[in-house]
Amino acid sequence: MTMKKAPEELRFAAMAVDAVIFGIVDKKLHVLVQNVNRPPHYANMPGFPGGLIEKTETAEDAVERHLTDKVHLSGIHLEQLYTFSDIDRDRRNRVISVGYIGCVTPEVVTQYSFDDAHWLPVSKIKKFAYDHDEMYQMALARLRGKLSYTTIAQFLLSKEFTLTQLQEVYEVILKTELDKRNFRKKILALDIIKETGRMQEGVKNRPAALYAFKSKSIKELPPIV
Amino acid sequence: MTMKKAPEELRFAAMAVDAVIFGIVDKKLHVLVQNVNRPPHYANMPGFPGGLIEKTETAEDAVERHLTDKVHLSGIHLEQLYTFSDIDRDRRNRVISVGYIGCVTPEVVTQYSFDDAHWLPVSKIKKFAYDHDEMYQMALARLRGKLSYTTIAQFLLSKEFTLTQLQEVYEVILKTELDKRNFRKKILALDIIKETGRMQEGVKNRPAALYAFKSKSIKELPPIV
DNA sequence: GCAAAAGTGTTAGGTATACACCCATGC
DNA sequence: GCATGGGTGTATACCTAACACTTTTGC
Repeated sequence: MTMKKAPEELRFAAMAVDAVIFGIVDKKLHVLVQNVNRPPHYANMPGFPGGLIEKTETAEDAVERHLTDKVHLSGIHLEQLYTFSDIDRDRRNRVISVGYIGCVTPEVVTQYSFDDAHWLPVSKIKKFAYDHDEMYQMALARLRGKLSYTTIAQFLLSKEFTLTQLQEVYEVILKTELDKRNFRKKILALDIIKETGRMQEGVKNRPAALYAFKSKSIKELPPIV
Repeated sequence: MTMKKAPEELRFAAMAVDAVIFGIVDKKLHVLVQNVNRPPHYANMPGFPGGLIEKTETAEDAVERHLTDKVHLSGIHLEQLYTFSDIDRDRRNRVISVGYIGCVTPEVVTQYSFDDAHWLPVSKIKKFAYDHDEMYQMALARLRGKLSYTTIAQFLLSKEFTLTQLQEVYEVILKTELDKRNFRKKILALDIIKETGRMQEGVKNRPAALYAFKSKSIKELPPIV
């Protein structure tokens, strides 16, 4: 590879990051959006949080920094999605953006309140700013894929959860109904979750047993669904 | 998202692409490498072909251009792998690189001859320049994953191939032995390949029937292996 | 005729699916 | 006592995995 020292004229593009953050509440999938108001091209449309990468940080650093600064989210599960480099993806400037997927627990969605950012149920999605429509489609496809062969579901649930809640994560994202008995058999056979010994409280029906994932980190699995 | 017009100081990084190109010949997986000689950090080590992204092109455009110009490969299957943004990944400059995976047919590997580029059997890999060790590991993991649930194998075979050759693609990359009868049953049941009616020629044993993929484009499948 | 790879079915075990009722709790 | 969701087992169909011999060709 004959790489020259990058001359000034080649450092033309701004590098950015954007994050598609998913959360489930009330059996509905939501994404975190901010209002974008950059007329004439992008006037009052939702867009995903993000921002430029700085000289002293990696893309991962940048996405964490922007999420903390702009929408007050930190410590969430993030993974790289895809890099978007179409010339006109931001019609104002040439910006190449590294897209990320994030997942948060239901409490984060419920308790969240910050400025111009809000949780949009995916059923109400219309048109995003920039190329964020494409980014959303890729993020959702990736989330669906990963759900089936990894433990990514753990980041969409509280630390302790019922088996029904776990099942609902799959049903909501994959848009299918699953058989309760078969789902439990399969999940328990995988040996990835454990009973905590505690029970649900404050429900007006029979309280469910609470479970937790054995590992805090994402694992690969044989296909679940 | 409050994105400012990117000031000069934010356009610090050079954007590059690199490609990990795989090919199988003689039941061995190979990757295409070029010699990198950039002392003191990278002295006579193999590295993957690539180069900078220019103002007027996307990352996809750039990787195609560099492969054509530098190693005389064009029209091959390429897909985006991951974006590498570690501050010191190129110890000479800050360069963020979009990594790609590529696949070529056995003829390309066999007939190939160009300057300082050559096909390295993966069993002989030692140390790559830059962060290309990490890039290689991710590329191989991705190739293994995709092999099982897509038709990516088609890009590692000639247009017409025998069922044994197809099986060998799986065996070489997944490092497993597969049962011939079961493999054939499974592949044929997927309805992704068709008999061409032609037979192998010039072999000193019983000639095998030649098959071709029904579609030229990559498809998703239920898991094969 | 012999070396080399092609081609071809069956069986057994395991996995996935379909399915319905009783239980514990709050009100 | 009733409404709500929690929790549990079995039978069947399907799929997967294991396994060996005959065929065709070149030399």
